Formats: sequence, C-alpha cells, structure tokens
Amino acid sequence: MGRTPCCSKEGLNRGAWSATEDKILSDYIKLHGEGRWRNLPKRAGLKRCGKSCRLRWLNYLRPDIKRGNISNEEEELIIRLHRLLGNRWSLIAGRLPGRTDNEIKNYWNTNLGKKVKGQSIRIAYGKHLQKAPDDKPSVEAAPTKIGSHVIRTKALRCTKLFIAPSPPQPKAEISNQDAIKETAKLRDSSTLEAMELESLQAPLWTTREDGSSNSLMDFDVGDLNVSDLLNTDFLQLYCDNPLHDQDNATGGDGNNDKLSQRSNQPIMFNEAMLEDWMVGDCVQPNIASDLQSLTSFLNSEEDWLKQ
DNA sequence: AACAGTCGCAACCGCAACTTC
DNA sequence: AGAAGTTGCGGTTGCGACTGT
Repeated sequence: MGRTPCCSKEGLNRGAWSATEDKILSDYIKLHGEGRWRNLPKRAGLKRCGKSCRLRWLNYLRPDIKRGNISNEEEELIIRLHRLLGNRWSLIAGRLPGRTDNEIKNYWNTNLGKKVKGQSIRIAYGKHLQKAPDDKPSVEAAPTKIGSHVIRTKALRCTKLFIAPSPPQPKAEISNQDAIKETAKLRDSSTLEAMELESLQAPLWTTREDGSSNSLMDFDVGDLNVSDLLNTDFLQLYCDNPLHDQDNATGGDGNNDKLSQRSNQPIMFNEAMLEDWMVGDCVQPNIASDLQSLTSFLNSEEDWLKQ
C-alpha cells in the first residue's frame, strides 16, 4: 500500500494565488500558526494543496520577507556561500535574513550563475586568453571546477562533536579553563545555565604516553544553540571537507550516500578550525543576521580552505 | 500594431529525510 | 523495526512582462 498523496488533486485550484486566497491563508496562519499543512487547506477553507499553501506562505506571505532588489553585499554573500555550499538554497537563504530559498535560487539561475560561470571560465583559461570562450557546455565541464570548494552535503542532525585529533601547539595552546570559557561562549546563556558543568571539567586535551593526542572533548551538542553562531550544517561542511576526507578529494557525486552512512559518526574538527571560531571575530551572537560578521567569517573560512 | 524571442518569478513536482504510531 | 504520514528541499516548468524586429 503506497502512501496517499498529500492532497487529492481533484477540484483544487492551481497556478497563481488570488488576493482572497492569500488573505484566507495569512489570516488562518496568524490565528493558528504554521504547520499541519496537509489539513490546513480544508480547515482554512482553501481549495489548495497543503504543499501549495506552505510554499505560498514561506515564499510570499510571511511577514518577515524582505522585498526589493538583492543588494551588492547580499549578492557577494550568495556567491561565496554558493562556493562553499553548492546548491543548498535553504542554507544560503538561512544566512540572508528575509530572503527565501526560492528567491535566491531564482536569482542565482537568472543572474549570478551566468556571472560566476563567466568568471570561472576566465580564471580557468588564465591570461593567455584575451576573452573567455563561448559559453558552451563543452567548456564548462572541467575548467569551471577549478578552485571550487563546493561541499555537497545533506542537512543532517549533529549529535556529537569531537574536537581536534592534532596535538596542541605550544604557542597556540589554550588552557583548559580558557577553553571551557570559550566553549561556554558557544552556547547561549540559557543553555549555559542548564549545562552540566562537570562535563566541562574533563581535560580538553588528552595526551597519550607516546606523546600523541587523543580526542579532546566529546560532548553532546544537541542543545547547542548553533543558530547563534554557526549551525550544524557548517559542522557538516567541515565533516565533508576534502582536506579532511580524501574520499571527497576525487569529487563527483555520491557524497550524500557517504554522509548518510556516517550520519552517526562524530564530526572531526582540527585545532585551527576550532581556534578560528573561538578567537575570531565571527564568534558572536546573532551572526546569522549580521552580514558583516558572516562576510568576515567567510573570509577566514576561505583562507583556511586555501591552506 | 503584431509577432517572436527572452527573461524573471511564482508555483509545481518528485524525492528523501524526518516523525509518528 | 518498519510502515505510514508529514515536511522540506532542489530541480523544473508555466506564464506574464518585457524587448526587439
């Protein structure tokens, strides 16, 4: 027995939404809140599929949607996020307050895609060419991949975080207490209060007798308020970073499968990444709504990737 | 003015992840 | 554990607006 479709298509409206339908939908959601999309149309008295209602609300009716043209700053951010994340529009949109994934996707497909593609070709062909070759499919295959660090992942839930397999450098060494304080900054205050402090008393760095380092800290991050800093997708980003996973260095698709297979695997950070996040300016509350912070964060990430 | 081609955006579709039972 | 139901995502399509001839 297959699953039932999300809605019966018989007798339902399709296509553009009328002002009346918009009003009914937003009134209903204001009253009852989002969610339960499947039953929403019936309850609200709309002849629409639940999916269609959800889409209309998320992409158009939500009160926090930002209208108007995409600014240069936003555009630059989209390009850089796309370089890091690929076509993960919802994640990219998550860093651009008020913008929807659909809007960014459309904007990319109609504007930025061509622009970035053109730039990539010029870079790939270097100074020897006075102009980029015609924009033909045969051209785009290999050259446009040069310099790309796109990590293809699926959003997964992050439940464990392991920090740093590499030994601490004397210069960069952080005391346990400092590390604890810094780690605490990664959590919002409310979560911090609820945190079991004992778990933070454990040594941050553990060193074997032969001098090699062991995993340093293993704590549940289920309650980590990642949206205030970096969300788990960024953790996954590193999890799938080609520099840390030679499998991925060969490129190509199939990373989704790999990620699925290791969805319960701990995510490995190295010291530099942790330090960047701890010490850098990017570690501050509400980063998601602060384009400048995000830009500076991306700068540091790109530098790190180039190393 | 009429037509064809192009562009941009909203909406749809299929799939997979996630949740519930 | 697994089937059924729900939600969210990304690719694609349809259509109106715009532009050039």
